[in-house]
Amino acid sequence: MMALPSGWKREEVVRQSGLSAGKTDVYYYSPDGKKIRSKPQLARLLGESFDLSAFDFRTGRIIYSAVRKSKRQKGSPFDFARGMRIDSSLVLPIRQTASIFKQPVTVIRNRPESKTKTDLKHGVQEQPKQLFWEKRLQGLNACDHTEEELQCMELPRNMNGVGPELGTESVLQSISAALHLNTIPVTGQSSSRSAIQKNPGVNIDASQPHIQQMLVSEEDIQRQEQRVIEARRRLQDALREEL
Amino acid sequence: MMALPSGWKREEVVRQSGLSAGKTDVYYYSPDGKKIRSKPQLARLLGESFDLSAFDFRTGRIIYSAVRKSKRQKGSPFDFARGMRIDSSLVLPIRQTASIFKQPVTVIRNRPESKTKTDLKHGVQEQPKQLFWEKRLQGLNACDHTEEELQCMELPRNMNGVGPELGTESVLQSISAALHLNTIPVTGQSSSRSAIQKNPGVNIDASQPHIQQMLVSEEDIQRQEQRVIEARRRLQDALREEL
DNA sequence: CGGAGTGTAAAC
DNA sequence: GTTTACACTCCG
Repeated sequence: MMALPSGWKREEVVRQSGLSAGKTDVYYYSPDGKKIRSKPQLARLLGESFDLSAFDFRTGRIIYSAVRKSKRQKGSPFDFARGMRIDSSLVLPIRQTASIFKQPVTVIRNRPESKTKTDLKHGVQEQPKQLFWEKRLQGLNACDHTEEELQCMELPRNMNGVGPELGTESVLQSISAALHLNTIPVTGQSSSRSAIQKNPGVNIDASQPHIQQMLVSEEDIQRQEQRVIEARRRLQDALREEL
Repeated sequence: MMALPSGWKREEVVRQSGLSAGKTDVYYYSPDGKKIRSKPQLARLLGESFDLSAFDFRTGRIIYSAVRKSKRQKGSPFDFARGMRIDSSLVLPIRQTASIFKQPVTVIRNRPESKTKTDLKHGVQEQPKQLFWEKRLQGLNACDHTEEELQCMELPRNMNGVGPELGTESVLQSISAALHLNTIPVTGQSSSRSAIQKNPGVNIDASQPHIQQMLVSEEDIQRQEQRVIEARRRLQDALREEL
């Protein structure tokens, strides 16, 4: 199952000699390969909007007893944008806390004889994420450098969003997130629209975007192929002009 | 003036940040540069034979009210030998209490704007030491691994010990201690033998070994030079045999 | 990996 | 409440 933030790794290195022989150092690797050696360094990279106070750097886990015991969180819920500006990697604003590190992570060992430990107590868990996190983005639009807002694209008519008060915008966001993050095929929700409406917590498949499964016809495929061929031709022409 | 234990330093460091900002930590540095961070650590380093119960680690002073209020001291007065085995640095068994830290000590400050404080009340003091500490060693001989006791060496006839009931053995010990520890020339006692006999506390120069000043003739020097030349020749021969 | 600086449980 | 003692962090 896909983990968030995608591509983060955790490493444990055992010290081999010296006064501190046997102690371990813990490192993280961000999706762009940057090595993180300490919690302050991680906080610097992520920016102010991530509250790491409950995040235990050494174990990679959340200390639930410490969650929210700290004072009011700095910054508005939408401050994630700042975090994203600071961090060059693409992190979806699904949670604003260190729970982004909650999932099991890869353990690299430098002692070849030792086996990689699996967290048996918890097993391989699904990525915890809010069911309708897309709603947090409602009313926000991307804009270009002239500050002109980009318009939302239109969806095909046979693509139907499922969920409470979910506009085209939110549906698009859930689709792009799924396409970006999923390692399994993106198929949409298999439960019926009415079942989801009744009890989203039970019936929604969090790994899939908020659209119903839709039929893709042979005709749809051919039409798309035609578009790709057309796009390639225009690219070819553009490159020829260049010379 | 020589201080004992020679080369110990005391440092006060003010915590600059964190929850404990403003608190101070006290560190000691042993003559061989080891950093001591707590009283138990100091006790471990010195060994059992040093009674630190009256020594206040934080201030570096003796709490006189606490002196000897503790139970019977563990170990015999001659247990210093164990202490010396534990500590790699050479500490003379001149006093068996923490008063070895009684002298003013260097204060290093990590805040550059603050001046180094000198203990004006007491000024720079002479090392307090017992006048005839060597008597504590009477009757003890070094021995080799076969447990055969090493014989005491003979002193030149013109070298005279001064002090009550001081044998060749004790005189030798006071000389070797002076040669080992003094930063000033080792010259022997300048007071007359009779004056010292009458009032040792007033007339003995504690920084000098318990011998009268003696005349070293030109002949003495030449004889010694001859011995050195002879010793070198024998070393040379021995190394040649080796090849 | 070392070590200065800080956190923090246990002892007062 | 404060202090002690030492484990741990974090950065060189």
